[in-house]
Amino acid sequence: MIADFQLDRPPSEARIVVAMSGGVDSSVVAALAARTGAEVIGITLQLYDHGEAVGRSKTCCAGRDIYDARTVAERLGIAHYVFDYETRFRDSVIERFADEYARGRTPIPCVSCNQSVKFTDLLALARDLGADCLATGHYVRRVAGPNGAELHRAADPARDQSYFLFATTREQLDYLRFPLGGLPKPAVREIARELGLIVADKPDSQDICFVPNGDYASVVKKVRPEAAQPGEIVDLDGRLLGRHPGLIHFTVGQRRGLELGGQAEPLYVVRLEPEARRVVVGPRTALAVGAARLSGLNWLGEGQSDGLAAKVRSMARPAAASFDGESIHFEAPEYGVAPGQAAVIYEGSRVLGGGWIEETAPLRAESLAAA
RNA sequence: UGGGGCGUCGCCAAGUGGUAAGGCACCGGUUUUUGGUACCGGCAUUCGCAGGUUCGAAUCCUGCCGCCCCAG
Repeated sequence: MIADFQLDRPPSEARIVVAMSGGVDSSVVAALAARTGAEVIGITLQLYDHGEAVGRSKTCCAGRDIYDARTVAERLGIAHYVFDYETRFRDSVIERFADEYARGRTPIPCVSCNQSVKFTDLLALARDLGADCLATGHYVRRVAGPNGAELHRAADPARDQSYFLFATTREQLDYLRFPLGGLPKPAVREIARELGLIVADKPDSQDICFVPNGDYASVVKKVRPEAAQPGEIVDLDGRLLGRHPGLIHFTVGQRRGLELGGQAEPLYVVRLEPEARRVVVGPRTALAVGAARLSGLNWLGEGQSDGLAAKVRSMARPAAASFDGESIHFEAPEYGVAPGQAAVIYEGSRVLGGGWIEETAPLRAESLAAA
């Protein structure tokens, strides 16, 4: 297949920069770009100390991944450069990640990374290189609309990554290309296999790339040692039920790890109180949320407010909702809505925008403290 | 040291003669470029201890130990 990179001039005259992580997806993007006949430059960013992640082929951008990206680039006959963005990544992704947990919130490092390192720094670099666009392996679609480029969910709902891209600005979107958005994952692997790329059967990345073994709390502890203070676990009435080893181990909606036995029904984290270092727990019904106030809003739409849908986590079907410019209101209760996570707003398959969840309100009394 | 009650998996708790429910917690897996959720699977050869009765006991009897309550 020949992918359409939506270029303004003949491919033979164009230059495409591809963000290559070393995984199958971005490798195939590079291959598709090369097929168009354009000049292709692959760029891989070294984002963190890969020494800690050596041998971890499942994490992105580690040493192994840089090697894989280079190998793929050679195979495709395209230029390839590696840049050291460790400092930038630490400052804008890892530090922020730790700060959020220290505040009792639940961050999304992948969004921070897209916002800063990828779509700000790398994008600027691509511009400096005189590229016509920056292409990535995200499963999301860029659709030409009457008012410019629109961001849409991936054709394959099981792969859709639009949640992580809600903060993409119009200007960035204008320059970005996502050639995989219309493809199912198996097709991508098939292309990789046909081309004999060594990453064809590489496992999908998962978990947080800079957290080697899933133990994100130890990363937070390393960056913000003071955030790992133990405290009390109380129920909705303030009764002491137990103790916890640190707020950073918990997030709203979490069930496991509380180690509170002898209950008639499971207990979930209902909220975190960083000042008191308390974890407040309750039954699942206490998690029902009817509205969420958002901050850091990014809007790609044209003012729509009703008949919308929203996601409060990446892997979920968008749920019917309305937006009043500051808060998202769900028609049916949402569960496990944690401050620090994102609410992404859709109209059909199109991403209208989204924001960071600051505060939530129960389904019934939807009055948020915010004025 | 009079009376009463209790002692079953880490916690809660069914089971009163027929060969150990269930819930919570925990562990493992599935799903997943965030956290989490959900789902699937695992989890007491043993019922405070020691004897006894019985074909057979966690369930009956005896003794002991340990808790709890009431009373003087």
